[in-house]
Amino acid sequence: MELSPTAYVILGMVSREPRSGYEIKALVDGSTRFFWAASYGQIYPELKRLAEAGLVKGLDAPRGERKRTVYAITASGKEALRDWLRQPPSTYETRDEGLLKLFFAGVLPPTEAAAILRSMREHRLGVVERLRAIEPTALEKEDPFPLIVLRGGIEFNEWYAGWCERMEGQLPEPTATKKRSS
Amino acid sequence: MELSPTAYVILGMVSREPRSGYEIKALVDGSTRFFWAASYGQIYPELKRLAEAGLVKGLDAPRGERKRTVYAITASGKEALRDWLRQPPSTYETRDEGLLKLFFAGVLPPTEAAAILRSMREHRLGVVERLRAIEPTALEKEDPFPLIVLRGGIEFNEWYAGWCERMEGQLPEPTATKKRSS
DNA sequence: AGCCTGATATATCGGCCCGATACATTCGCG
DNA sequence: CGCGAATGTATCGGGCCGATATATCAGGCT
Repeated sequence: MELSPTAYVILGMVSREPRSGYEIKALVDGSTRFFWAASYGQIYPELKRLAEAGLVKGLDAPRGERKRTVYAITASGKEALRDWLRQPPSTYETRDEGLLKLFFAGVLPPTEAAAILRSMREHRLGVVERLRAIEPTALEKEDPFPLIVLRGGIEFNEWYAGWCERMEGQLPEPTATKKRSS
Repeated sequence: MELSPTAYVILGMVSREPRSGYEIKALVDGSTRFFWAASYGQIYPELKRLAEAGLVKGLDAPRGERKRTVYAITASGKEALRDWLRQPPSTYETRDEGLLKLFFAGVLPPTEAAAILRSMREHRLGVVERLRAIEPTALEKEDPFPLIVLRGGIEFNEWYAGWCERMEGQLPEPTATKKRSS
């Protein structure tokens, strides 16, 4: 049976303790979101599929009057997760609108490319802040891997911000005196 | 009118000279693919939409007996492209299955995490090679921005490969008893 | 000449996935 | 006590990928 990486995100998130779909979404938003996001529109149907396939098991766990189902990983679910972890990763994609705009910046007057780089840099610094805010939480756990990944994210975004700064500094000079409306 | 970033990729690709859908796809695959991909399933319908909106104009340009349509940007198309370039970028997403596996590597025996990092490093080194192969082409053009972006991609992938190497070297030792962090 | 492969060119389809939204309940706080 | 925020489940439109289908054309090989 072929599962999407998002299915394995879910499997991983319930691998330590049972979780509701809502909790899974919150966990993803607070951790893997930066390199693998997931929406409710995927999570709930995927949980049902995983339950049908016997990789997780749904358990009624109401809080008060509100219905609530938590999903626990099964033995074959754990096996599927480990098998997947042992395969070499294959999906790597990025959608970076900033780089896209920079790529086409030649159609703008020369000075305006700098604004794109500044936006990109600001964005990266913002991400660094958000990641740093998460760090204390990751430090508490005994599993070291989320922390390694998180710190990698911080380093990457700092590197990226630095690159933007450097590129802004060595942008091609606007050639000679060319007056333009301001 | 609201256009997707992919629509602007197309607009950008035809902004210097008219191109067929096939050519646009080839251009994207040889340049923006690494930070903004596009498939035929998007390009052809999007070209029709852009033509209806008057941002590009379709021109018959058969080669021999085979039908062929090239699309040229219009004045309002160029305006739309410039307007978009002046807005701050908003879409930034990444899907990195390697980081995802590393994130969950705690469910594997300790030594196996190194294999994930090695796969990731190999992948990045492969991308570096592919980008370097493109570099000569980008050097020929007079537009400096594609080259800036390309070199940024090379630097990034080298940085990433180095990070994988460093992390592999400081992976938690498999030996001894479990320790509590604090 | 005929054949095969690969490039050119357009189009479609299943399925993944996002963002937004809807709705109901329950908790925390002033 | 009341109200907004958080919890919990679910759905829908649309973007987008990857694979595939069809057809023509150019080149090299036999």
